[in-house]
Amino acid sequence: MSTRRTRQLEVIWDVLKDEMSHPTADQIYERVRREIPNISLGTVYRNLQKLAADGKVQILNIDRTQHFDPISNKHPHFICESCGKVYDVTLDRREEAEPLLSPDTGFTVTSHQLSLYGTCETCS
Amino acid sequence: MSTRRTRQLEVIWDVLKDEMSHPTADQIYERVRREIPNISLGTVYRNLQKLAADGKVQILNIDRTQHFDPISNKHPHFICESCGKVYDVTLDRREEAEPLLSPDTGFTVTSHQLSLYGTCETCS
DNA sequence: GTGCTTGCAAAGATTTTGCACGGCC
DNA sequence: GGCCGTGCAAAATCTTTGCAAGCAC
Repeated sequence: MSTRRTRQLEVIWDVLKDEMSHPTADQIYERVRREIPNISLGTVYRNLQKLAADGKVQILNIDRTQHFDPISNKHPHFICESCGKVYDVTLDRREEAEPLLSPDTGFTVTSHQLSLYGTCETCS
Repeated sequence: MSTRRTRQLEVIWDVLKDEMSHPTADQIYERVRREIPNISLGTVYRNLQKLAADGKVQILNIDRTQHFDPISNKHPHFICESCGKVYDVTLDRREEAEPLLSPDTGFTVTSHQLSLYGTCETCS
């Protein structure tokens, strides 16, 4: 079950690793096709799953669609309810610091995701 | 465009308003069918959209599937990555208080959603 | 060579929509 | 009566999967 180093996986990661725009699988597919014209969408999905399993990619579920972020971008997102765009945000101080569960819950928290909803500047 | 008071809408709201289990559209559909056997799934979806537009229902996008919560339950959720169950959680102190955006961002935040991921007690 | 990976296409799962009919106001 | 809401079924979207061939190790 070792992960092989394939051109497809490499190009997908290259496209994604400096990406700030929270692309969908389809958008990634279009980008990767410029390098590998006959890659299939299924392959893109399978490699994105691997990257996520490896902890390199974070999957945002926004409005019934998956968006993919390199994991370094581990911050909250602002989703405009009018135009649907996704923005990166930084919060005041350490509000975003690991939210602490009450110690007696029995849950093991490995990650969290905070999403803000509202209207962006251009849509106001 | 006024919202009419129909039996379908009422039953759906009745099913949902005290619900703590974050049901999916399909689960709501099954429940409502006990009252209105020939209701259609499309109608359930349309009424859930109305309730959401009215601010009565919050939609959680979890793992590519919508889950519906009465809006009173406005708290974080814990999603077990092993069994997929969704739990309500309460955080220590005010961590969950409205996250404050830096004042200069131009975003108008109307709501937010915090999700914690990890392993629940039974799956540990 | 072995077995993971790919491309292709079909299947899946979930959600949305068109249409004619029916019921609320 | 006018118009919104409904049931039904088909369509749409997004994602996953089976399979035979191909490539990495």
